[in-house]
Amino acid sequence: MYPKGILMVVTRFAPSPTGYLHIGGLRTALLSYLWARRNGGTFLLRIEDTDFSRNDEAAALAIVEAFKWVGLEHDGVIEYQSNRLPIYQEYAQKLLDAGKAYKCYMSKEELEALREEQSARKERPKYDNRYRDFAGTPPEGREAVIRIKAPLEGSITVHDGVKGDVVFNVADILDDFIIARADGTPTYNFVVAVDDALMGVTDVIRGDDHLSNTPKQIVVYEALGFPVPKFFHVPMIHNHEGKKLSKRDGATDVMAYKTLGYTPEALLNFLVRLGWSHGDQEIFSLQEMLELFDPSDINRSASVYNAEKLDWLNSHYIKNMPNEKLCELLEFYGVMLVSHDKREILLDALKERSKTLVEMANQINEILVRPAGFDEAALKKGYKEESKAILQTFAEALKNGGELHLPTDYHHVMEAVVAQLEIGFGKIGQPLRIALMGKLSGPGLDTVMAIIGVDETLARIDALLAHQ
RNA sequence: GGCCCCAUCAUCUAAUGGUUAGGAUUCCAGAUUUUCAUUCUGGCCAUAGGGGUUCGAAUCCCCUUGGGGUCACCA
Repeated sequence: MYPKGILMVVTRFAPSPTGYLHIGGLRTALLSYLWARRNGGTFLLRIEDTDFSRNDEAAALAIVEAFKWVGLEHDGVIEYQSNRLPIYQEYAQKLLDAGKAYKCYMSKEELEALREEQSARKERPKYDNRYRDFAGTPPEGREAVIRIKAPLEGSITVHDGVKGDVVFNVADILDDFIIARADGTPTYNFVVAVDDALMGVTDVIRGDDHLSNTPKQIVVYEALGFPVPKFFHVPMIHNHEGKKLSKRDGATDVMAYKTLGYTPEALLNFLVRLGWSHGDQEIFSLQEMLELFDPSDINRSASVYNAEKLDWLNSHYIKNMPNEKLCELLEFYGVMLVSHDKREILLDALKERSKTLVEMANQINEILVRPAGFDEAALKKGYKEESKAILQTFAEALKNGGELHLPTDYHHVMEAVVAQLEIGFGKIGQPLRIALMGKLSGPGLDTVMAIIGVDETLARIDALLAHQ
């Protein structure tokens, strides 16, 4: 952590508008958020939409919606690069005036031809600087692009908080790259550097797929006389094939996790533990992350997305969630329990056995809704000829059992019947379970009965007795 | 292909140059449970390979191999 009051930390999340927030994006956003908040700093959100052909208004809304769901909050207004064109033009002009950038009249076709030539000679495709010191008359009817004068020799070192110092040989990677297209719109590496500088970003935390862009951005910073921020290039999240996570790997849209029944706490906990750890600790509340996270502790290697661990975390958070909160969340999955008088018993019983909220909602419905049929295999295994009489005896005992409320009340009735008939618990348990649930698995029978009550229990027993 | 990054159980990860290489998830087994799940206990499983440096290397250096990223008038 930086000493308080000495250094203001400003981080940012700068996605391009793809229509939804990607899980990998959420991770870098989370890390940026944590680092800013931990230092009492600022976390900005900027939409990188300089490519107008792909401009998508809804995209920013989708990102904000996802932020809201997981509980991340950005500071200030959302900046859209498409609204900042005059700023980029101004800075491009400054470079032009200072002789640090120049207009290039080479056509796309010429560029293409040059590249092919170079490739044929097994050389690195690279602009040949033909207009770098051009003083003649520009060719007729050609729109110029603006190129920045990149260093011709030497090296550029990225001081990265995760990877260490990464040295790039200028001759290997750079040329006078384009900062403004023929139509006047600026390009990515230029606007990123300009915006980060203008917005006062001090710590850039982003995916390491950007590491190789960084020297170019440093060229821009230096040409403009801006201070270079700290960089933290965090490793990618891979799928099981070891490749960058993509749509066909399943849920990459953050909001899909909500639909699937994951809690924001589990998702954030899962993401923060990918590439970062604090001793043996697995469970981190947002508060703990805020107290412990430091980007310089991030691992250097990529990590694989591990769905089982997410499930485990999710079940952990469901188990430990207050019923009231659970009740609220369950509404999204179509389960309304606010006025249910056995709500506490129901939720206590089910939160121990659900990996996701969707699973939990389904299990709740399995209890609340009378089974539409009986599982054939279950009938064969657990519903014998003798079972009918046992169920009838149990039904009678229930009717004469007086006031029954708690699971223990029902349990006593079961015990009494078992003792009276001198049978094992299983003899009554299996058929009763089939009657109540339609199958052989589920929560404790006493609990189920306590939730649905005597009348419904009797009705379900009758339904089974009437079956076939 | 050029450049860059990376390399501890299947997976996420821990280990001031000195530990029987630890924890977690998954998986397997046992216990608990009328069932299933939970829970508890136990178990299987790793320093990619080869050279150095050092009394001593998972840790530092080099090479090999493997994987990933990136090379646009996309971001």
